[in-house]
Amino acid sequence: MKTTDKRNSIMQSALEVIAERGFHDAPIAKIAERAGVAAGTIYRYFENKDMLIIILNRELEEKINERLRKNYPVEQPLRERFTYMIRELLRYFVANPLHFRYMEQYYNSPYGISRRKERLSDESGKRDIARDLFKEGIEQQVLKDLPSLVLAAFTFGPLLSLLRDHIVGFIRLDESLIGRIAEACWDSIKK
Amino acid sequence: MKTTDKRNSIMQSALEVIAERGFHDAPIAKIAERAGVAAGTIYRYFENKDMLIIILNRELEEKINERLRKNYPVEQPLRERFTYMIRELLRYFVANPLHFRYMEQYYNSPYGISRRKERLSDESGKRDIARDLFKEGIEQQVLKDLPSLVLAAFTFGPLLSLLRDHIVGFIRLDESLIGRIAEACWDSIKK
DNA sequence: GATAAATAAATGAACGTTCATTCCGCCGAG
DNA sequence: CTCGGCGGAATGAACGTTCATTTATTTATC
Repeated sequence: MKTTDKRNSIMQSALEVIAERGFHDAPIAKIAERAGVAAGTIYRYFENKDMLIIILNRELEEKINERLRKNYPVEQPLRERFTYMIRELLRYFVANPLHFRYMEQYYNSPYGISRRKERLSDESGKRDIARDLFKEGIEQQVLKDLPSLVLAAFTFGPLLSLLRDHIVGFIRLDESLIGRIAEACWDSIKK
Repeated sequence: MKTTDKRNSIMQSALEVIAERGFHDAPIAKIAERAGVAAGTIYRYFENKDMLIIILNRELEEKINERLRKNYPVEQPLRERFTYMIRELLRYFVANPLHFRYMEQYYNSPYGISRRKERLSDESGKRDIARDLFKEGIEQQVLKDLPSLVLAAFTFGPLLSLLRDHIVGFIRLDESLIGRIAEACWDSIKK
């Protein structure tokens, strides 16, 4: 097994154990066991448990960003780009429920609090699809005249609740429902 | 100090410590210290830490329900009752940020997962304001024809995000903004 | 055979909970 | 009125467990 495989195997195991059992009840020993590795080995690949957790989150965020940018309909009107983003996001997490549960935990933990602040004051050149959409929409007067943070809350807030409900089995996010949800999101922020 | 005072003092301390520092980093020792009692004393009032946490949550939920029912405009049209509920909820948590942070943590922890399921299959006579509103709205065809769980996600999902943003200081939920948010919520679920 | 990688036992810190001891307010006897 | 002692309440040191991390040792690779 190549060392990069072993590293991946550790990350995959951490993803599974933490997503399934929560940050509590995800001891290094358990992560090592599922990865088929001894506890000490993890420390050859990650500085410590915190770093493993943080890096894993970064990687998941990266995957999602890639997915959103792929086939992003740059040419379409705002409304289509917006609903496309929502539909893709929902599809991604429906296909990768563990990713959702991991990130949900991450952002509801001390790790996530700082990550959130970081993200808000992100003045790096890194484009953020959602941020651009809101800005454009406000300028064009097609969106409600609310702070973009508020628009973001109306866009993503419901999605979190819905994905949770889907993953525990209370609702089924099929293509039809996903479509209607995207429309409802748009309704809540359009002027 | 009467024993009921001591009990309250322990609960208040738990609320503060957990809301401010998270479930992690809220050891019994710290809760006891802030309550001005010894660690062992807590176990005279609560079976164990879990029970303290669960009972505290119940009490907070109770407070909120009271507040929502008080002055609830039963006679008004659906739309007014709906926006009233949202405004009151936001006002309550703006006035009691610790309550929000506590409950947020609670519902994002193993405690809350079961609580959520409990609530969903709650066939006790206990009326749930929101549930009734959605049911009525769907019957009257004034709300979108979506499962009430989805309507609930569109109603409460954004509020959670917004309250978080308010509490960390990213936005300021004043009366004007609260009003506009309630309207936007309505827009997202009305037909 | 030397170097790097992996192992699993050892370490020490943190935590919830217990329990032997202390504290304190009350009451009845003198 | 005073004093002794009784019982419930409170205490906090000690215990047992869990866990991340380190380390000494073994195993694999070139």
